[in-house]
Amino acid sequence: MTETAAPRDRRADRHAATKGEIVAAAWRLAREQGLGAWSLRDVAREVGMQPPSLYGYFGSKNAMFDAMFAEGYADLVARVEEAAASPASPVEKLRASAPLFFDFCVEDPARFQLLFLRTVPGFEPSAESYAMARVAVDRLAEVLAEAGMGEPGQVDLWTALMTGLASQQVSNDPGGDRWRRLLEPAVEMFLAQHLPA
Amino acid sequence: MTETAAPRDRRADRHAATKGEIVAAAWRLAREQGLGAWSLRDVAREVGMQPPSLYGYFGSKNAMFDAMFAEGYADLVARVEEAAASPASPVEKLRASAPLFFDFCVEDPARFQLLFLRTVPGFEPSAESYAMARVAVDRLAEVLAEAGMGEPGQVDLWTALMTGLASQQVSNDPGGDRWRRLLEPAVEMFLAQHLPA
DNA sequence: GTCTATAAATGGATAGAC
DNA sequence: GTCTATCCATTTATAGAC
Repeated sequence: MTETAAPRDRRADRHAATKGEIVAAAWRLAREQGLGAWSLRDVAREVGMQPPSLYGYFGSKNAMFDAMFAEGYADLVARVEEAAASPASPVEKLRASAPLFFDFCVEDPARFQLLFLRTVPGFEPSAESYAMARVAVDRLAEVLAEAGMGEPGQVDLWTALMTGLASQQVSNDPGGDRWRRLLEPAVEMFLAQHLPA
Repeated sequence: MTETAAPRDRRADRHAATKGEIVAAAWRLAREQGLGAWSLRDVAREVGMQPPSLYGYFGSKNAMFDAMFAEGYADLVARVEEAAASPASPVEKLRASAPLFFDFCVEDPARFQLLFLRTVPGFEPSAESYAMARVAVDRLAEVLAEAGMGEPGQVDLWTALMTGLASQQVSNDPGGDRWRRLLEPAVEMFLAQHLPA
């Protein structure tokens, strides 16, 4: 060890920053045009590059999807942590997580589609990105477990209920609150059935 | 009225039959390759035509999607009728409709995607096809209403619960039964909360 | 009704110069 | 690291002959 501080590689930093710019542009386009509707050309124009230059950062379009997938789940983890960090009782934390999760889904339908529906024809998340998805699910499972509902079936039913409500909201009443209104009753229905005495 | 019998137009019959063949081929390809992955070329090859010949039957690719959409909901209506026709109590009919609906979703993920998720970039169902979708939802609402759970919020929560379970099954455990197993408990949870005394 | 021919555009991706 | 040039495949769709 001849160096005590981490050797900051400005070139690598800049490379990473540009990757971030590209992913952000792809997200923007996905939100505007639909998850499956954006092209590399669009992204290149958005970041002021020629399309081939993107290949200096991502080896393929699916590699971009993969980065978006990982970023999306990282954001979700942050959102779940938010609910878990509040100084409330475990059950209240769970109650608080519901609207957080629901809004996360509804506020960005393209992201919802990429993270929760398997709808992009050739895309499979890489092992690393999938691990990030696992982290999110595991973190959510912990929140449920701390409230006494950590059975695998309970976690699965909870996610089905949350994503089902969000999916209906996005597909059938975009911008409205027809299913948003049902969120609290749905949570109470779940708790009435599963909350330990 | 100079004619008593309906004038069977053999040419029109054949035209309609060919349209059906084309739609069937499109469904087959959607199931095999994904809803958004098939092309008019593929369909043409499948039915033994050259791609431009398809335009004698459908004015655009979205017109094919539209026909698929309508056919899918027609099939769903038939499935719901199946449950409604059984000589059981209203609640038992509702219980029976759950696995019917769930299996309908899971047995053909491409169809599920087209009918329930809004995932095909440029496609909006026509008024006629959308009317068919309404018929299906209304019919389901009737089944719920006869069991005493006809409040709009109850219908919406029911569909969210059913599609949520199906969506999770399709996306995260294709071919398995991880969410299928939760169907009955989910129905009982719903009934425990909403069944009138 | 189906074909050939072809349009007109777009897609993702590569090679090689600078 | 970015560009130009280009490939090659693919897309949906139209025109017009047979």
